[in-house]
Amino acid sequence: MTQHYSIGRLSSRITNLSHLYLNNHLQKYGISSGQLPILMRLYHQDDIHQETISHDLLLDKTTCTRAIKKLIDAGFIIKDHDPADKRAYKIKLTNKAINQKKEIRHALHNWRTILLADFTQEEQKQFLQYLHRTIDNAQHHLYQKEQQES
Amino acid sequence: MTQHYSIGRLSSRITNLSHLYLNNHLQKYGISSGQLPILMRLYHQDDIHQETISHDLLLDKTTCTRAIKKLIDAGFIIKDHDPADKRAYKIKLTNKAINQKKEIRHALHNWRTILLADFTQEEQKQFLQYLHRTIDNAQHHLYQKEQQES
DNA sequence: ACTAATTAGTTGTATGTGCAACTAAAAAAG
DNA sequence: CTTTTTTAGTTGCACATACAACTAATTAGT
Repeated sequence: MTQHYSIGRLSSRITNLSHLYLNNHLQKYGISSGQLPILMRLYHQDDIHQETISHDLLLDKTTCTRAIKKLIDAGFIIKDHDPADKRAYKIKLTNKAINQKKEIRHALHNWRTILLADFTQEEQKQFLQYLHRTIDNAQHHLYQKEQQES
Repeated sequence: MTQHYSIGRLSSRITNLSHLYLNNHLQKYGISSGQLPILMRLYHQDDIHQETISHDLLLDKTTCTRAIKKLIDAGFIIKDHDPADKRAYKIKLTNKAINQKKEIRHALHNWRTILLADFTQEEQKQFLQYLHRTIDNAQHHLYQKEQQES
């Protein structure tokens, strides 16, 4: 191994490994890693627009459209037209999703524990901060705008 | 923004932003971000097997097969059967690739500078180390083997 | 009020990626 | 030396993701 990895390579590796782990542990629920961020967002608060999800997760709206379709097929969410804005949909969790909230959050938490196994509390905090800073730097350069509230 | 991002989410965001930047800056060469790691590996040393590339970069061999095909189409590399092992191919850089080595490396270096813009030398070192540790933890858990030499 | 511009969401197309199953060649087992 | 197993690489399929172009609805401009 040549050891000279770029940040992008390393991130991409973490992303792939995370997908591997999560796909493994989520397949019993009929969902996979791509749907997880959306589901977590909805666990935080549901009855929101797709656009809100896509904005909050910094995901392209087409990515959201497709992930939401899968969550509907898997029986985790429903979407209804917003009567106040006929263009938009409101996304809501089903009972099935709510019942499995704890388990699914647990899978994610376990993964975090694995990734940060040998990190001290201080290191964890610092690492998260570095990741956020990197993203801010990247976004600032690419967009020179839309600094979202933390 | 809910602020409770997982490591996976953050990495995935960095990965995507990196792809955006690199695709932008590489398109004039006829390649894109997926081919870059392979090209960088070959810049380090070429005339190697595909299997070596895939091993070193921790990429699936099918991913390599396809990226290599694109690099061939773009005129950056050639592949010849290894006379010593008729199953395998040796991958070599073309003159075109060698001529653009400096510029392409420069694009990658610029991206790193953007990502780490406000990091001190010490923070950079630490961040890189954290990323490596995270990957090691993940791999150790998922494979419980193949610890590659650093 | 009516046209123009914006917004929410979808579909088509493309890239990066991995797994399963495959082919062909080499190495190991007997 | 056959037979079995391993290895290098490809092809088919699937998923996550983004951009361009589109439709339909809402908002802004005049």
